[in-house]
Amino acid sequence: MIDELSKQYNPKETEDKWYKFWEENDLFCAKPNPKKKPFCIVIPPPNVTGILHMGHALNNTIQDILIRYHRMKGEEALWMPGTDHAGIATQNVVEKSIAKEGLKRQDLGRDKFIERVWQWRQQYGSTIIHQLKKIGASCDWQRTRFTMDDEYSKSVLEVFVRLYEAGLIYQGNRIINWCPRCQTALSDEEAPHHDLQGNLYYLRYPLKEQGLSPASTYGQAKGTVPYVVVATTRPETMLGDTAVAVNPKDKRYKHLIGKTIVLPLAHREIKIISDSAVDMKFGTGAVKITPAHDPNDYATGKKHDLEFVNVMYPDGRMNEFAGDYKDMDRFEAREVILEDLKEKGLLEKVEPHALSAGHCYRCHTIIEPYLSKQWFVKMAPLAKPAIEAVKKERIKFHPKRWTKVYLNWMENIQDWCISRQIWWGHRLPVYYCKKCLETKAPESKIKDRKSKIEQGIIVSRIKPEKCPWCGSSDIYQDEDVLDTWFSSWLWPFATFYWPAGTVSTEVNAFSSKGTVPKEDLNYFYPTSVLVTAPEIIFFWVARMIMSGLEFMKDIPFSDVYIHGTVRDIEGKKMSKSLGNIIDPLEIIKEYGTDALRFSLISITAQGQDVYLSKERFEQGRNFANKIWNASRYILMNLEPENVQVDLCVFFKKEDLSIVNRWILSRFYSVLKEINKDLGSFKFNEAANLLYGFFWHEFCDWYLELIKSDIKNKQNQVVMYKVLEKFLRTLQPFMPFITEEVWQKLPQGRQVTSIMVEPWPHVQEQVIDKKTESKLLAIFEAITQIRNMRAELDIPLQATVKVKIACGNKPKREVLKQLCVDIEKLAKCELIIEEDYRHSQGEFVNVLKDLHIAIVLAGAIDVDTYKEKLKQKIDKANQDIKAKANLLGNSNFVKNAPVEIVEKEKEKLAELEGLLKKMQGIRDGLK
RNA sequence: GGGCAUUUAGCUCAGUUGGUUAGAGCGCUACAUUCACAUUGUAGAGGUCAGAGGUUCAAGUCCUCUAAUGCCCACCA
Repeated sequence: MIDELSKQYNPKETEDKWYKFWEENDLFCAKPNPKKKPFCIVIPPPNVTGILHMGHALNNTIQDILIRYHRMKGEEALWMPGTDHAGIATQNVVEKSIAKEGLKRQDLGRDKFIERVWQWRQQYGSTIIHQLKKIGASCDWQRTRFTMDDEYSKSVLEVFVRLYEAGLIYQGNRIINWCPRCQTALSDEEAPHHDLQGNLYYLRYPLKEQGLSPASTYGQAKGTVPYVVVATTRPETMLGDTAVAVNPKDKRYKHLIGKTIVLPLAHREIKIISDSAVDMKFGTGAVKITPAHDPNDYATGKKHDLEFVNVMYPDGRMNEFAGDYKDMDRFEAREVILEDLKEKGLLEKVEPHALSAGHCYRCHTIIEPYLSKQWFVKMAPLAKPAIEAVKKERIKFHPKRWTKVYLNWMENIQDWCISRQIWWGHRLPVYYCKKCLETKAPESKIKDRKSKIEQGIIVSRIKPEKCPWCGSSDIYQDEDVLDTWFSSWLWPFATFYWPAGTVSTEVNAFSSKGTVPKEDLNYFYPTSVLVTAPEIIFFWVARMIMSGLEFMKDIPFSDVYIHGTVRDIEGKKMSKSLGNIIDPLEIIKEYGTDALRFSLISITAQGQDVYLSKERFEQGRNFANKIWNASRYILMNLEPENVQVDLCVFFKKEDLSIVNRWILSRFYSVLKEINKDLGSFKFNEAANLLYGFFWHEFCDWYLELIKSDIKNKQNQVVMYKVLEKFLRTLQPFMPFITEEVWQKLPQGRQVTSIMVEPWPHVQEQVIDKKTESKLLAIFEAITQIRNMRAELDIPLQATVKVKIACGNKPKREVLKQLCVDIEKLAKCELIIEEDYRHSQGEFVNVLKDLHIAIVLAGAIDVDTYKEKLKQKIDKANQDIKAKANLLGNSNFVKNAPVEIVEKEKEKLAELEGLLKKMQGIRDGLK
């Protein structure tokens, strides 16, 4: 059976097989177990429209490593999976798909359109889930949640109602970020600013009053019609101007305050007002005020009780208040308005001006600050405890620097616009009474939210039959839906069906087998670690902390691990539009899932961005192949009866050969480090330790050393034990190959899967640093001999006679013990002596306290040899000089710790010995 | 305007609290193919740790400044 193993590891044959096996045996399932410590991660729910990219691959590999590690450590490890309905993104996708049939969503109507979205979700919505399975994610899939599930939606509505009743949700007419393409409001986070190269246009606004002295600084010829020059980057908004503001301290304009301007093109009269917020140094010091199209101007407008003139339709075209420019797109209108102003001599000048503007995070259209009626969450009260939780380190960010980013944002938090003018999402649980709205006086609101009634507005978990105010049954629901993030921020507890204590199985066919959800929530909340990318700290992480503290009265997780962004080899973010995507599924096809996972992890330093090229994945593939072949070799030579031998019982420590003592000590030393690294989120360091240990120590040295005596019982036991434990330690990183090999081991007992085996325990008593350093010295000697052979051009096949002289008795004993191994590895015949006496025809090198001499059959080239020796002697002299200087420095001797001084003294002595030996060799040469 | 990160071998990056001779992968050079593995092995070359100053017995590591690159935040008309 063993000989059938192919020479190369073939991931295709193993991955699907084992994944299916794990799932069929419910190995990913977790349920409350009072005897075990819970460990829970909630997945950052990918968009239901999502397609797996490298960012997902990295994010989910990290989570899987954590989950698999903690599962093996004996904790009840739950990885809660699910997807996000991704309101705007999904709606856009479905709109595109119906556009192929020549349809707009309005043609279908709301209900039909929503039906189409559900159909789409049915058909394509699990793509990302299948892809997560391909990368080996060990999520408890039976629990898979979706933010639009009925039960989840109940949580969302519950939260809305509670916040409204607490006075933390309000409706307001404010300037918000409006995407004219998606035709919806966006939160500030959804409208990131990007730099633009635009212009600053200087417009002349004529004064109504004649005979005033002009603001002469601005190129105005005396005696002409006086005007004020304003500077703007968005001239099309001038049609909505309702004032011009100047700073009260500005001498240039003092006399004009209160005067009237005739707004060009719009032919309206507006006032010049004074406001200390105006920056005298910017532009002309006079600023046009457009309260309906700019957040600053809005504030000014409120303050001065100005008119609000909205000049645009929701789609970004100019509306009826734009007069002649009606129906023009906002950017087209800009050009035409500039032309018209120029014609009238009212465009003074144009200056290039760098600015930044918000862009829709879904379609990248430049957003329009737009006055409209929206729903908001008052954030400051929610932020307060969330700030405390992080300041008091109940929640820790890794790497730490993100704490500052989080706190900075939280301390300056703005109210959150949560209503969206789209169809796909949770519809606001807000109902209006037609009659009340028609009859109510503008200020007739009841302020006491506890009564849950406000005339005309009913916020309710279920649709009310009658208006509680007037009894009318003419009630309709708000058309808007909630921001997608208004459901995601509940993820750590809404996935456990908060606040419901039970779940109706008909609602969710995937509800977890035989567990009562309320227990789940109690058991798994707060969750343990949240793993995510920096770009959603504000969108999601911060908000989850707020909602957790508000509704669960507890933090949602104790650690937040922020990993880097995946970039291409040139440092650009990987994105479809740039065409620089490396598709993880392609990598899996070509190199295997374990290779993908291992390579990704090993090159991702904590919190640093990841620069990827396809070749990077060869490392992982090669490692998998190395593991495969080493395992194959061990399996070919292993006698099954040795597998069950217990190391501690059959071999006392002093019975173990030095080589076996060494490899066991090395394994546990490495394991100790790995535990430390995994505990502090240093996944790359753990991965690289495993790589280095297995390849260079276990394969290159250990297996080579025991090769000639591989049937020895002790060697058999040790080599098997180390392999078996190594596989377990590697399992979280490379779950497939470790399972495949582990299942082939002749374990002589009933086994299920490596993934539910215990994590190896560090055997402190086996760690033996002295043995480790002894072996290291032997390896150096072997390398030295090989090096000398190469210098002498001695073919690898030829056996040479080598003399090693060592004055140190214990070391000489080790050399004698390992004589046979050294002879084999260095291909030599070894003579071990106490003192070195030079004979003619010997090529000698000094390595610490060793003389290593190759006895040559023929003559050696004395001159070349001398030259080499001279170089080494010079180097030694230099080093000695440096050390002597250091030790001669009384400050060093006085101030440095004793150990360091002692060490330096030893080194000096060592160097001096080395020099003496080399000089001896030189002097022995003719 | 504010903040963060990065700068170490030809390339991509590690380097914990300051303390031997600064590491890895890839690439490069030479040699090796009846050997578990050429997706391999052996040996080797390659570094003024961005620059300047400072603290210290001692700096890649701490402090200050400078430069370059990238990212984030901000109500820059």
